[in-house]
Amino acid sequence: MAKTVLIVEDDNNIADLLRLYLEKEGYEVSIAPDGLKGVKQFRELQPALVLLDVMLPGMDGWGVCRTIRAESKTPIIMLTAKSETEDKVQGLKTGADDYITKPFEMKEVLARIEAVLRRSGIEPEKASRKLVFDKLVIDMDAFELTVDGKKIPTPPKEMELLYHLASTPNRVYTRNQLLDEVWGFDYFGDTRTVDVHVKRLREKLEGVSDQWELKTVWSVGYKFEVAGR
Amino acid sequence: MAKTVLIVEDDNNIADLLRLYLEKEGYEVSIAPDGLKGVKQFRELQPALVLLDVMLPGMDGWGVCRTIRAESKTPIIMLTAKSETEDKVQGLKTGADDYITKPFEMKEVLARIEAVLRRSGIEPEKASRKLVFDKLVIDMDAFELTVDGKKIPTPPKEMELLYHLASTPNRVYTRNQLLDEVWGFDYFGDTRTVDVHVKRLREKLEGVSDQWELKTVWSVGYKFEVAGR
DNA sequence: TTTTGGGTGAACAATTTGTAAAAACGAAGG
DNA sequence: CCTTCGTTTTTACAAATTGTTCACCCAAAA
Repeated sequence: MAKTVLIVEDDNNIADLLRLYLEKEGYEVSIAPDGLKGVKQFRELQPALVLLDVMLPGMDGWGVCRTIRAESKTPIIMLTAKSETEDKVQGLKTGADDYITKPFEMKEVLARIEAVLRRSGIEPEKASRKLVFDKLVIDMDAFELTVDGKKIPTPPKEMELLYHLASTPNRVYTRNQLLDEVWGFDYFGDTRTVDVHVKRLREKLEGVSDQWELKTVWSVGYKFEVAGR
Repeated sequence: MAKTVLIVEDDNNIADLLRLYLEKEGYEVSIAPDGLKGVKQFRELQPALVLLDVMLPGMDGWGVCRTIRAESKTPIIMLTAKSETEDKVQGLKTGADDYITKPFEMKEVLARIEAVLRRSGIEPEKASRKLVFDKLVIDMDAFELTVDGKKIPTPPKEMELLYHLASTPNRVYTRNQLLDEVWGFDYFGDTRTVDVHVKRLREKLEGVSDQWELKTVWSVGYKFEVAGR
């Protein structure tokens, strides 16, 4: 039984990105584009948690927060642009359980969601962040890559890239998709960056198994191809 | 005041294994190798709970169960080899509170013990806030850190941080998670605070054992890494 | 063969962490 | 209320690690 997360956010890019990640982690996700719709959806869905942008058309985040808080104890995490102490104070006064400053990393968002759910006594969705393929273990809880039984020291970006590709085997991602989803929506850089990371991953994974492969799809992007699935 | 668990079990291996685990959890443990001794010890000790093997020399498990039930409501968990419905029915008829099928995992046994105690209205022994690793004892009840047999005076924040990390070995925590979970979600401060505490802990734990280590995960956070788990 | 996209190594840039030292804080006692 | 002492937090800078770009060459499509 998946927990539902309600995202109240008017920026589509951010909302979609959040949805993508949360769904991958096993949450049910719903998006509301403004404050009023946020409150409405909140009442309908009774989500386990609300991710709430501060800057919103119509009713702003603080208003939504107060409204929700008036009728429920559902955990609320605010998304704010500034990291001003002022905001944090206001957030706590208005009843938010935590707040995250943009730009944020997915890692952080997931960690905070888990922490808040745990604090609220709700069991966090314990989607194990661990993928196992023949001779390959990608463990994002320990942040460890195990190849053929041996731990291979692997930098964070490579881990995240591999995890991302491998969590949807056989699906092709364009470089831009990967930059959005792994590097973050606010990243502006050369797409060749992806190539280099893929290359370094390939060095680590070379000739380990014939069950899977980091494959190039010419003129499209990359995929983690798994035999027989 | 530790709760006592009486184990009635003729197989020494199993009995000792159970004892080991239960003692680590803070229970007092007594072992009886056959049914008659089981009943005798039960009367003497008045344990909070009985773990009872079905296959026993002398009086079998059912007999012991009936005898105990005739004179007390003390919770009884049966250990049975088969998972036959027959056994289950018999068990419930004879008054057992739960039953566990061999081979069992310790985690499961502990969970059931707690569940049964809770159901019986008896407070389950609250998880002892004491962690033991090779040469390292983190005792949050006494608020003491013992390294290689020697007590090391350690300030509270360091104790809590270490305890938190060590209670989920190998799991990476981000600095923000640690601030949330150790310092409190309403803490206003710099993430580097964590670094400094980690550094001080490392000074205390330096070169003590190669079984564990306070490890940095670059760009992510810290973890308490334990070999071979 | 031409054109476009990808692989690769290495230089360079950026980020993150270790660390020492100073400042701030807080409880206990005067 | 002030002082003191141990603890915690902040700060600043050096060191380590990782991320990015670039140029050149090769491979794949057309």
